[in-house]
Amino acid sequence: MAAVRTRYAPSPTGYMHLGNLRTGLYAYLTAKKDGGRFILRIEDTDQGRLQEGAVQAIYDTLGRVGLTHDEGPDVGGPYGPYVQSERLEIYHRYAQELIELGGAYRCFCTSEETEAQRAEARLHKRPFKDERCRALSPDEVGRRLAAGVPSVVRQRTPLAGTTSYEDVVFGHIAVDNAELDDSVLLKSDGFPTYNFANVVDDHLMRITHVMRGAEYLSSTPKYVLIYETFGWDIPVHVHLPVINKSATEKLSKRHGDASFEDYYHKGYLPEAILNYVALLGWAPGNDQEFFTLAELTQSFSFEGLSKSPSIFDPTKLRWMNGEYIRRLPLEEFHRVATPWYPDALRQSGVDLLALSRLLHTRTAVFSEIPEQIDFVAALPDYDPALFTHKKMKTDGAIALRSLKAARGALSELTSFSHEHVHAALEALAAELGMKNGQVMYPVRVALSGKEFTPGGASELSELFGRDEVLRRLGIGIEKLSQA
RNA sequence: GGCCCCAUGGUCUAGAGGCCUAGGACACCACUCUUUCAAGGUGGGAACACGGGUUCGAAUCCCGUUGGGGCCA
Repeated sequence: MAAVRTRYAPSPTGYMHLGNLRTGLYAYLTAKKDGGRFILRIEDTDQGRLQEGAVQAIYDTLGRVGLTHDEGPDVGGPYGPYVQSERLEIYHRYAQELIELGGAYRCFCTSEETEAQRAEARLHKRPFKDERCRALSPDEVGRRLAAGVPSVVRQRTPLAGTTSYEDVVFGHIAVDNAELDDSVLLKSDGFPTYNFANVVDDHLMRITHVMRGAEYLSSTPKYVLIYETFGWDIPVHVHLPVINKSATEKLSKRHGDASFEDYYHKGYLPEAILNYVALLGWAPGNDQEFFTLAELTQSFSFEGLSKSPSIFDPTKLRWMNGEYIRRLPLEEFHRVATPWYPDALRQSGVDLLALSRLLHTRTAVFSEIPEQIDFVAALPDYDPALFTHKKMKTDGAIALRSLKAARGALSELTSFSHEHVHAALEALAAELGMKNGQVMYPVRVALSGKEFTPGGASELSELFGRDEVLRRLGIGIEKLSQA
């Protein structure tokens, strides 16, 4: 059996959405688990939808998640070019051959004429087959071509019989040829459609396993027909179930809400995104849920692919990202977290590594860091009502007493390590006959001005150091005294 | 509308006729730990869409209904 070759063939029409990324991942895994080759092909035949920078985004994304291609526009390879707009001559040549083989015909209809025939076909509940142009003699075709009449090339689908293929995921797929309509293969501008280019390229590039979204399941018989007319081997087909946004909406590129780029820039780790996406529509058959790319390559198999469409769950992605973050060594977490610290903070002299330590288990997505630490650079103006907390058994009076005592005790402290601060405040609580929380909670609020903070009174004390702690306690005392 | 496909908790899924009193994960709810919040620990509620078959036995096989998705319009 020939070496496995798979391809990932995105259109540079915008951001890469996660369903697309998953298709690329599965294609990569299929090739790599058999020591095969993974090819990148750019499908830019829909010139109207091209977007600036989209090709670069594809390279960036593949690079970030580690899906390294063996052949492609940038690295070359024996079956190039790997960009469809550079293969126009090839499509023209094969279109001509397909016409001669009887698998296609030239159609000279104007869009109005085509629409009229379409409407007619719809009326009779028949698929669209252009009976007029199908019947044109070669001489007539030659005459019109010579006269410069614009034309397209259409697939000549058989009027009878059935066409079938075996899909790895969905099994035997069969369709009556009479149900097929004659779709355009080559447009009048000389560009091929997906319907044609995918067949020609997959064959010429020696692709052994065609992997793509299940939306192509029902048009694949038409592609099979083209392979058959040319007498080409039909590759193994693997159609992947669609990923939806909800029960009623599909993932759209438009909102960008499910693009790799968006999640990446929001502070999701590429490995986490890839891991999450790998498990949407595929299961390893055991309870493992954390996989490196190498582990996926080991475990992946077609048997684990599911047939039903799945719904993308941002909450679970978030959880998985948090897990990946927690598994990062502190130094690595710090390196990734630092860019999310505001400039003011970076210049404030606060020990950022200590801050990272507090944030490490409390971060699920990096973009949430600024909000969590907004009190560090500058104490916000806060409502003294914050000092009242039922579960901590504090109110304004208790807080005032605690704060005053804490200011006294801490001002005498020589070390502000959180262990020392913690011990001192604990001792203070005992001395005052109070519960730990009745001292700790007000101190923490005075230091932060917030209801929730990463770290408690002693951790924040260590972070701020003596002068700032005493200053903030003073502000708290002042607020409470006025109340 | 026609054709194709799919169907286990809210979500992702395990399950390939007896191992199922249907397993895991996210989410949710309790409790716990505790200087707030997280994280961690313990526990809980929650599913085989429905109806017919086949079989000694069905989540698993067949048919239909319903629901969902896709393609072509």
